[in-house]
Amino acid sequence: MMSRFTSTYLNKVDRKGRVSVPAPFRTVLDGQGSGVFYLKRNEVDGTIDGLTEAYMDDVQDRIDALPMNSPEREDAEDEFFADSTEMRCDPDGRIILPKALMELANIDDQALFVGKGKSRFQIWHPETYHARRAERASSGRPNILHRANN
Amino acid sequence: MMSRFTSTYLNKVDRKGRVSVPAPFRTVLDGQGSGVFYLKRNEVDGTIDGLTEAYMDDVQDRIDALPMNSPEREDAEDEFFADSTEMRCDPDGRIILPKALMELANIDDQALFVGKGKSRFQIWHPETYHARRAERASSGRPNILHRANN
DNA sequence: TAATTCCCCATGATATTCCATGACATCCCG
DNA sequence: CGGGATGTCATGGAATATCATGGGGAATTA
Repeated sequence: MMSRFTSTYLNKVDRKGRVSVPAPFRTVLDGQGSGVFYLKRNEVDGTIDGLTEAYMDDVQDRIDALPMNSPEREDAEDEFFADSTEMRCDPDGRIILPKALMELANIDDQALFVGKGKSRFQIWHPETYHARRAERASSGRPNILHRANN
Repeated sequence: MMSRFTSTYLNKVDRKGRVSVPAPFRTVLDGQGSGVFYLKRNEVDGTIDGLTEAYMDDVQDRIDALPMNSPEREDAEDEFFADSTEMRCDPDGRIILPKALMELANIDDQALFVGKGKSRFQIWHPETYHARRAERASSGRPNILHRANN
């Protein structure tokens, strides 16, 4: 069925703080797991990362391989667990965005859901996202994925 | 079996935005996967790229190899995931073209499907396509694939 | 109690499915 | 070789389902 987070969807955040998770995203989440997913602080871009359960399982495995009490492990745990929230949609497909994440991403009454492939999506303040893309577009960075075959 | 997207097909876009995907293209899509495919913004040519699931799987693998949160990765994800839409034909072999893509390609009531080989096709505004080809034909560029044997 | 979260229902808009038609190609049998 | 039957395909419309959104109210928590 639906296998990737693609496209973008602009949804309203209502007075109670509820947002609909785009139906195609819900399909992906339901398809690869129990429908549980994680919202994580993205400090680099000032936005919210949505991660699938499968992705977090993989992160967990890699953290488990690090020595207990090592600074590397503490850092990873704080980033992926302390700074994340486990989420699941309500019966109408909505979630309530945690306040701390809304502040980080500067979200008020609109939320832009952005597909990021197999295991990730993001939730942006719409204008922040478009500004960020415009910046990157003008940077003149070559597209490293273009290649000869296919 | 049919293994490549070839030839061109001019189909109608009805009032609801529906277009028939040419039957031979559907055969290719069904043959190499679940029938899912992707429509992607082609900013370079002002048209729509259709990509097979296999092609996107390959793109995904190469993106997964890039460091998370790097500008290169963000660029690639935005281009291939945020600016693409996962599609599948309805029971009659039709899709509805996303509005943003119709605007990009300047498509209104006609869509020209253009075969591009094993893993790609395009959807053009018919006149834009023919104009583009005429331009290139008059540029006098030699065809680098022509050779003596075979 | 006050505030918050969760669940249920309602609604308009949009998308999806289902069915009908006509054009065209293919097939089959006389 | 011809011509009718059959099937596929693109297209159109109507019926049906889904989705995002809003509000009421019960349950939960502080």
